[in-house]
Amino acid sequence: MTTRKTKQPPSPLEAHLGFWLRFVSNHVSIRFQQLLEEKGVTVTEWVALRTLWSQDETTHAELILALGMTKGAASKVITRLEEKGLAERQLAEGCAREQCLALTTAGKALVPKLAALADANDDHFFGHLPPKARQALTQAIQALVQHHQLKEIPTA
Amino acid sequence: MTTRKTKQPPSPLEAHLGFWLRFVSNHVSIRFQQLLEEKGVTVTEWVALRTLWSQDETTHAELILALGMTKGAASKVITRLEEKGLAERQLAEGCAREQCLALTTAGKALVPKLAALADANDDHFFGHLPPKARQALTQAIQALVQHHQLKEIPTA
DNA sequence: TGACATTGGTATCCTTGGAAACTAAACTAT
DNA sequence: ATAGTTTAGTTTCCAAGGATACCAATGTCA
Repeated sequence: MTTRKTKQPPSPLEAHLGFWLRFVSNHVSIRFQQLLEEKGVTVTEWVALRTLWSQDETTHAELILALGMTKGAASKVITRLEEKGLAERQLAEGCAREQCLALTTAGKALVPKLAALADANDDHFFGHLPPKARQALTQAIQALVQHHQLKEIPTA
Repeated sequence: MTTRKTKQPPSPLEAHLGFWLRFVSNHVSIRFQQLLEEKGVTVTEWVALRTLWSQDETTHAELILALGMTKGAASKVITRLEEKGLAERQLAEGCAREQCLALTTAGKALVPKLAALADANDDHFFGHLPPKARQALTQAIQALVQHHQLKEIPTA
């Protein structure tokens, strides 16, 4: 090994799996976003709404976790949902600080429709795959989550 | 079939492959972003720089395509790169309108380093996979691109 | 050649999210 | 009980990207 600086050409963008992942993921998200647009919500809001559905009386902190955002940003999401009449802040009983969040009637009515859109979008992108392939892909992705112990977003 | 509205519970977030894709993709991008931070560039800027490397004398329009952004946003990226002394706008010869973009010396020197970071990040996330699995995953993702004829971003 | 359309690129406004400062509630320890 | 600290949540400021209006150069057709 002489004094080689080994001037290999820098690897191209497409050489990285991360690039392709982001590429496809962006397409999937953007299309979903367009579907949601008709219902007047964003992807983030969908995540929040769906989370609130699972456990009514979700605490602000839990929502932050689910959204994978900073508390400031999460606060704003909730405000938006309130303005749209889809969710409500409620003070937790016996505690003047923590908030309980809950869906309004309108919110509860909306979630299933949004879920249908999410399903449709997933089908659009992955429906053509034979079940085995689709599962293999899901499995591979989830294995990555597992292996790296990816938690709900590093949030920087 | 009676008047069933079939009140199945709305599908959970994790039921969608798109969800997991975005989840992992975000992690990969964020980590890459952190690596790039030390060099003072963003992921978008990396894409731009790497594109300029391939074809010096890239036109503004080509860059827009590569970045998958609106022209306005692309314009700003270029401005940022100029401010950082990494790229330059040059008027195309014989045309007072179209711009040719090119890397500066500093820009040329930086690209390989950034490429190394991209490689490192990819290895971090996918290096543990046996070559076959890694390839299978890449192949699966690229097949999606192929199948849906995904072009460089719909940009809304 | 001159009026109009087309097109490359920029500037402006708006939205979203992170960072950090800030407010107020609640806990701890004396 | 009260001072100091921790913690839930909001607010403010900033960066980045989309949408749109805009400006200037080019093309086209009469």
